Amino acid sequence: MSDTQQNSVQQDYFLDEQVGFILRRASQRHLGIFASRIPELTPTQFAALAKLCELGAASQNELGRRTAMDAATIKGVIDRLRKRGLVATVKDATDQRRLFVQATAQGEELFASCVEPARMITEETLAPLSEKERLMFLQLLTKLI
Amino acid sequence: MSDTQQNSVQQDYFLDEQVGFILRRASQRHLGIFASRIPELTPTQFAALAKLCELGAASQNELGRRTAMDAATIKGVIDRLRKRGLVATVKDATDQRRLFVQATAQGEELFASCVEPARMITEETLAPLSEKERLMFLQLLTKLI
DNA sequence: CAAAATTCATTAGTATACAAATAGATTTTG
DNA sequence: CAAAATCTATTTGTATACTAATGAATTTTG
Repeated sequence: MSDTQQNSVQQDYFLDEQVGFILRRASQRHLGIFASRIPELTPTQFAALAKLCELGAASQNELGRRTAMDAATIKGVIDRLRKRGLVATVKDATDQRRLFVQATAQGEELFASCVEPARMITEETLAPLSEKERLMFLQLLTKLI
Repeated sequence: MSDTQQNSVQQDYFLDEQVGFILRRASQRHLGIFASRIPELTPTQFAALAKLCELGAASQNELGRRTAMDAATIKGVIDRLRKRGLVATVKDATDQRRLFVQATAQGEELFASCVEPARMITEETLAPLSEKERLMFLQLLTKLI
């Protein structure tokens, strides 16, 4: 018998080899890069603002769907962006349930100033990969959505 | 001029094409799969328990380092696992700063019963990829840690 | 058209995450 | 050895994330 025998409960399962764990660590690294390049906004706040600048405007829930945040999460994000004057909200006149959200001039300005840093975040995140590998990685990662 | 011209503030930046955003969505999908297969534990709780069963035991902070959680995060995770009797803690006799953490029999039992579901979580997460693609993906993702 | 179903936003509760500050214990170093 | 530096765990505060429940508004349907 080998003396490197496993604990019976352990069943040859190693955390460090699991996709979920590696995915979490890769995310952590990316979030660290994000925070160092764009300290004024969290990744989710930036996502909401970016999508608003892309769409022009949207209801709160729709913005959430477009940025992969549920109703509870997007609410908090919009609340904090509004508190800082980066977005404005109004009750939709035609549908009283909807809260219409729009980026303010200040919000658009901040987003514009973040685009270049954001490109560098992507660059730095993918820096360990060659050009070929980046394409392959993004292609495969996209399949896992 | 084309009539598909961008909003000037938008600068050809599309959220949906960014690694960070795709990474976040892939993580969300994985977390959903995890929750459906192992509802008794969160991914982080499972990670801590799995690593404890792998290592045998560790100080709280070291366990945190091995599972990519900072001191504040691992504290909360261990508190909740202890409250459920899945781990036990004692002050380290030789180093009074350290809190020694160990899986209980109940914790080991739960971990053992989760290993097969955990393998299926990995399988389901990677299901959209072929065998070749899985290897390539894991190889590339690992470079991004 | 009226009932049923859906949608929207909010709230409460739990669980990561991370920064920053703190206090006590241990190591390192001059 | 004593001061400085480091390490360990804790606490506080902020920000995602998700579930579940709620109420109000709108749409669908029989």
